[in-house]
Amino acid sequence: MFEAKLTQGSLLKKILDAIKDLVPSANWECSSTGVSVQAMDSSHVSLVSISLSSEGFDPFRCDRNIILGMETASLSKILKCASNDDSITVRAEESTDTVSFIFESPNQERVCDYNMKLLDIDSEHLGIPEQEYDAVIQMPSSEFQRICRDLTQIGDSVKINCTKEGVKFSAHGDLGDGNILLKQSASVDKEEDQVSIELNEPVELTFALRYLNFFTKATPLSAKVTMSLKEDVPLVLDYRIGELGNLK
Amino acid sequence: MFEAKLTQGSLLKKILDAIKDLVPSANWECSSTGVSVQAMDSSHVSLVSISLSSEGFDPFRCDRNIILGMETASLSKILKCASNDDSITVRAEESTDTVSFIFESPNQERVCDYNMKLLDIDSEHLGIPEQEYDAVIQMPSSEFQRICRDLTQIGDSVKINCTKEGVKFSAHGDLGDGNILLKQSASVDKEEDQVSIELNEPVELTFALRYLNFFTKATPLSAKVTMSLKEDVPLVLDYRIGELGNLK
DNA sequence: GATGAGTTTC
DNA sequence: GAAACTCATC
Repeated sequence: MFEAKLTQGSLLKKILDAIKDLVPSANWECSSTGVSVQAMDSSHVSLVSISLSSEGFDPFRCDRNIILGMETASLSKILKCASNDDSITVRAEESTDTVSFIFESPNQERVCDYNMKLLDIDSEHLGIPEQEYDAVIQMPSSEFQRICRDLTQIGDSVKINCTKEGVKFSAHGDLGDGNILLKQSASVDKEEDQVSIELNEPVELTFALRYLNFFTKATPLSAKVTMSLKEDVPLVLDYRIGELGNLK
Repeated sequence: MFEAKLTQGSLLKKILDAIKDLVPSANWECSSTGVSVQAMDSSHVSLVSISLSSEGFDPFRCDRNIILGMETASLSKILKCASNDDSITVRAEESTDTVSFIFESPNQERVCDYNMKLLDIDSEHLGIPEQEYDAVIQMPSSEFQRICRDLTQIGDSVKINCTKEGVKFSAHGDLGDGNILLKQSASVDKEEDQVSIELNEPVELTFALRYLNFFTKATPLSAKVTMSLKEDVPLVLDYRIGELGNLK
């Protein structure tokens, strides 16, 4: 028996909004420590990795490790049926082919339950390796979203150049070119508005804005995003989901 | 070398929002006194005239008269990349084929620069002649926008009839007709809410609402609009852009 | 609270 | 391409 209740159900809704355009289906691996997902997009260009700690749920019960293979579009459709202030309980029996979602309004007056068929997905079980990066940049997630959206007006890809002075985002295309320089902030009133850079090595890397714009769909999950860069290694964007976990 | 910094960059963004549906491309003529644009819409029905005084910029430097021919759609795209509270600096070297736009956030933490290719546009260099009008009406720009939008529901053109009592806007069409009478206001609390009429001669003229609705895209630039009318002469709408200049 | 622009969905 | 929804602004 697996059962996990998330008081703030809107978080799960936002997680699905963040990944539904990228990941067609995914295995949700449930263990006593929590829930995690690793899935590639359909073009195998990017990897989505979600980890949610058991401590973010109450109650959380996982008698035995269980893998819930789900169609992302279907899950997203079902979660659209939850109100933002509903709690969401996910429940699955041992060796079942369905999973249940229970949405409860704060005053308990409305209880919805949806049952979805599970899939058998063979996954390669990739993960994002823990490693040293040349540059780790923290910035407001809305700022990063804005940069990607703006540079999409100019070109298809963005060159990210990080030095200790700041990060420069550059694009070029038919109408000309655009460069956005973000300086490391000295001291800002709001911590979440801060731009901070940990630099081992200056880096200059180029990425497709198409994918970055997919990734920034996670912006509502967190006011901040952490971007890790390293030569010949995929870029990592890390959105912290409160105390619950994170989405990379 | 031409360089002009506009602290309130949102003004330039609004100017482009106002003209981008009307003017496909335009020459921006820069001289020591400021920047001006005269351009006809693609159907040669209307003329857009912008004049921005050098005194509205700080700094403003124009060593030699220079003409910057720009695609309006491209310029608009680039200006969409500026935040409303950014300052905008326009810079062009002598005999160059590109122009640079620098957007700086108020705290200087983000600096964007965009470079756009210039065009060689042969323009007829028309202007709006200075002349006496039969009627000069000042009214809230939002009110005029609303009138044009509402009457578009009724018909394709509006008859504007101005006497010393007031202005009457009339349209008719399949579903019936509509008339909006605006009386000259005696005294209003807010000066910008005032309707005032300077009348030499009562006039009655008809205009295509399609174009008036293009013109009212300039509404965000100014709370007031001045409409000048004269028999056999094009209508003029004048939107004052603060101390910077105006758009007609 | 209302309006408009942008984004997304059908 | 039209309509609905969301977000931001007034």
